[in-house]
Amino acid sequence: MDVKEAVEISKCLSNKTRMQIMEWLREPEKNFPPHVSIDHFDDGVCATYIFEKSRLSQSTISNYLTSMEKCGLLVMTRHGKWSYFKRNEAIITEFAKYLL
Amino acid sequence: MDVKEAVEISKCLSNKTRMQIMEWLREPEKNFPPHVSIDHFDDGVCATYIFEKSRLSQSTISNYLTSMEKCGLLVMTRHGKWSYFKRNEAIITEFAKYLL
DNA sequence: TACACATATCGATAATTGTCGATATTTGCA
DNA sequence: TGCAAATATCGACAATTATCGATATGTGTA
Repeated sequence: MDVKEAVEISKCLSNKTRMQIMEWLREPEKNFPPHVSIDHFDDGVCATYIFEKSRLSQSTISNYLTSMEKCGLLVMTRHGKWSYFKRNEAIITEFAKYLL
Repeated sequence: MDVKEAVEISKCLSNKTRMQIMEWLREPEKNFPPHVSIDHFDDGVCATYIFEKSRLSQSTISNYLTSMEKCGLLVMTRHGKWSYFKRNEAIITEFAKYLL
């Protein structure tokens, strides 16, 4: 990981809601209801649930999730009309090591 | 560590120069000359050296260092008219764990 | 005490980010 | 095929951050 990458990740984390999303996604079962169409959390959580929990607007959360995926913090998987997001543990570990 | 604290730390890290300062201070002997008045790096590096290496203005670096100390990333020690800054490894570790 | 050097603070302005509502796009289903 | 739900994008404006030069404050020394 280089400085630029680490700075982009830090930018994503430098906002309360985005930081909380990272926390929420650490334990999806505890923070979100089971999804209508899928009975597991293997691909994370549906964007709508994150949007509802956040209490911010849909467009804001869509932007957040996109930027978090762009910097590598999240992985997105599409299932039909739903987008699922989960933590990218590999890059989180890499980032943590980079700081030490 | 709580969300608020982690977000403040992230804000400090979300800037290239500040991120580099964290790197530079990981190995002071490799990145800075020995200081005129002290022959060790036990308390870190003199603010002037950081300012010179950064190529930003003195006021900007002074602000950076102050905010980095305020959020806990750096520890400042005064020796006469000089301020020395070093990494606060404890909080960095705590932050890294918080993310995982 | 007065000067010189190190650092901090102030005030300004440019640049970036936060956040929204409106609208566009994608996709499944009646 | 056409509507409805999920998500993405756009354009706008407010809020925050970046960064500077000027100046103030603190501190050691001639």
